[in-house]
Amino acid sequence: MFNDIQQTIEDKIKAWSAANDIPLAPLKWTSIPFSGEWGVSTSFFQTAADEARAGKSTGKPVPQRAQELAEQVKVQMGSVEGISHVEAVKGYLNVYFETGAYARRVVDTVLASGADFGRGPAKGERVMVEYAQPNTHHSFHIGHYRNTILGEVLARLTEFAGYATVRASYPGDLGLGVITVLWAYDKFYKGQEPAGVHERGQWLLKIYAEATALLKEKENETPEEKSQREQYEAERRELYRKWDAGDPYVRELWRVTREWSLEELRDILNTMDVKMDVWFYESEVDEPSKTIVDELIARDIATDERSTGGPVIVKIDEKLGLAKEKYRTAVILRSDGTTLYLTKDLALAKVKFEQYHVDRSIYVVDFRQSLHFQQAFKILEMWGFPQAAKCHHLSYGYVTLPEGAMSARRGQVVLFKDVVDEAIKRVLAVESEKAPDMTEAQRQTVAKEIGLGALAYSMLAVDNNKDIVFDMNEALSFDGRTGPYIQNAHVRANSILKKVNGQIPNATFQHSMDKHEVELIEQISRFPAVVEQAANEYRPMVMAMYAYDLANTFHSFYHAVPVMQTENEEARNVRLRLVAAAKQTIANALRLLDIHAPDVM
RNA sequence: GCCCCCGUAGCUCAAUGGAUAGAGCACCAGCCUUCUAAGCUGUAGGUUACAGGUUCGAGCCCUGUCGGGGGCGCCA
Repeated sequence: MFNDIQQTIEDKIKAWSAANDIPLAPLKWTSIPFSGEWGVSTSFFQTAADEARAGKSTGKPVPQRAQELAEQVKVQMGSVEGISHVEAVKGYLNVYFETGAYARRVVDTVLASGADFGRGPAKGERVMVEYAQPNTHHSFHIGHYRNTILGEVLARLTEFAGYATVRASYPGDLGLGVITVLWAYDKFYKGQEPAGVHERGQWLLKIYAEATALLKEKENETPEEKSQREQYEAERRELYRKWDAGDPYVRELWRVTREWSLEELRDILNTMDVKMDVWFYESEVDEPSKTIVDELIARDIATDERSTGGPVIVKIDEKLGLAKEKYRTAVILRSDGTTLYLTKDLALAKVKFEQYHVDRSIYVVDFRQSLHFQQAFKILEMWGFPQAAKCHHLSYGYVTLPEGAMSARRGQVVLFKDVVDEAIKRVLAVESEKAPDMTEAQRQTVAKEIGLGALAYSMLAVDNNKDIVFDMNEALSFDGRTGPYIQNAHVRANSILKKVNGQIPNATFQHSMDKHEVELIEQISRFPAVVEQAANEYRPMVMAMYAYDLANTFHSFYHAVPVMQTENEEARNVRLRLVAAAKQTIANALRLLDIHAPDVM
C-alpha cells in the first residue's frame, strides 16, 4: 500500500542493471504468497528471456538464469530503510518489510483516515453510471434488483476511487407494454386503485399479465374468441395512436398510472439507499431524438429509405469498410417516422456529453443488448464524439428462476419486495434466539440491514457475465461466504472495542506479532489497491471478494488472538488499534457494496 | 450463415501470463467456563470440456472441435 519502499528498491535494481549492462524488463510487483510476514516481490523471468532472445544467453534455462539474476540483485541490495530482509527464490526477488514499522504505518493510516481510508486521488474525469431502467407499469423484480445493486455499487466505487460520479436512472415509460396496461386498466379496472405503494405497483403487473393473455392468439380459437381478440387488439392500437397524438384523456391516464410505478421505484431505491442525481425518461427523449436522425442523414452517416417505404438505417459495416459482418446495419427510425430504442439512446448520449459534460459513460444493462450498444457506440464515434471511446456497456447475465426465465407477460416473476420481506422474516427468526436482549426497534433495523446485506452480497459476489439462477435459500443464506458473515466480523470487532468505550490507545508496535495479526494487516493494506482495481475494471465483484477475504482473516484473528485478555499492555494496545483498523476497513468495504455495517446483530 | 458470452472439485463460483489452481455449500472429525458459535480448526475432493499452437512459463493469449446460452435492419 505504500509505494515508497517499493520505489526505493526499484531504483536500486535499475542502478544495478545499468552498472552491469543488463537490459531490464519492466518490473511487475506482486505480493508474496503469505508465509507469516509480508512484503512485495518481483521476478526476473522476463529479463532472462529477453537476454536469451538477444543472443546473450549463457546457455542456461531461463528459470535458472532468472534465479541467478535475483541472487545478484539481492547481494547488491544492501540495507534499506523499512526492509527487514531480502531473498531470492525461484527467480523471484522477495522483499520483506520490517514487521513492526510497517504494521504501525498501516494501522495509523487507517485510523487517521477513517471513513476516507482507501479513497483515491481526484481523477479529473466525470463518470455517469446509468442503471435502474425498469419499465413503468410493471413491478420491480429481482432482475431489476441485480441491475440496480450493480449500478449503485459501481457508482460508489468510481466515486470513492476519485471520479466525479453522476447517477442516472432511465425508466422506460412508453412503448407497447405500457399501452397494453393502459388499455386493460381503462377497460376493466378504471377508477380502482389499491392502497399502498407496492400493492399498486404489483397490481399493474397483474393487469399486464391478464391483458397479455387476452390479446394472445389461442389454439383452437372459436370465431367468437377470434373476433373478440381482434377487437381488443384494435382498441389497443387506437389507444397507442391517441397517446402518440397527445390525446388529453389518454395522456392523463398514462401520467397517473406511470406515477404509481415511479412511486414504487422511488420507495425501493430509498430502501436500497440509492440516491439518483438525474432522471431521464424515454418519453422525454422521444421527440428530440427525431431531430438527430435528420442530422445523421445530412452528414451521410444514415441512409434514408423512406421514399421507398423503408426505414432510416445506418449501414455500419459498409461505412467502416468491414468485410465480415460485425456491427451490421442498424435501424434508427421506423418507416412511419416513429423512434426506436437506438434513436433514443443516441439522443440521450448527446445530452450526457453536451449537457452533463460526461467524460466516461457507463451503461448497466443486461448482456442481451450488447449488439445494441456496440452499434450505438460506433455510431457515436462516426458522429464525431470523442467520448464514444469511453462509453462502456457493463453487461451482466440474467437472473432466472429454476423453472426458467422470468416473464412479466406470464406473471412469472420474483418480486424484490417479496424477497426483502422474506429476508427480514428469516433474520428475525434467527435473531430472537441469537440476540434476545435487543430492543424491538433495534431488532427491526438490524433485521433489515442483515436481510438486505445477504441479498446484495449474493448478487455482487458473482461475476457480471454469469447468469444467476435465483434460489431463495441461497440468496438469503447467512452462513459462509455471505453478507452476514462480513457484517458479523464488523459486529465482533465492535464488541471488542465496546470494552474500552471506543477509546483507542496509542501503541509503538514493538511486540513480536502473531501470524494472524500480520495477515490481518496485510489484508487491510490491500484495500486501497482493491478500490482502484474494482473501479478501473468496472467490477463490483472484486470488492465483494475482498470484503469476504478481509472478514475471513478477521474471524481467524478473532478466534486465535485474545485482545482484552492480553497481559502485556503494549501488545494489548497494538491489538486494540488493529481491531479498530479492521473494523474501519470492513465498514468502508461494506459501504462500497451498499451493505450496512451494524454494530450489533 | 455471421457475431458475442460461458465450460475449473459432487453443486455454486474465484484465480493483473508467474511460485503448490483457491473459497463457499454439501459430507466427515474436532472446538462455546474465555472479546457474539451468523464463528474457528482439520480431513477429503482436480487430466481447468477436447486437440493443436505461441511463450522461459498458459485455467488465462491464438486456431480448430464439441457442448450450453444469447444476439443478428423497422421489440426494448
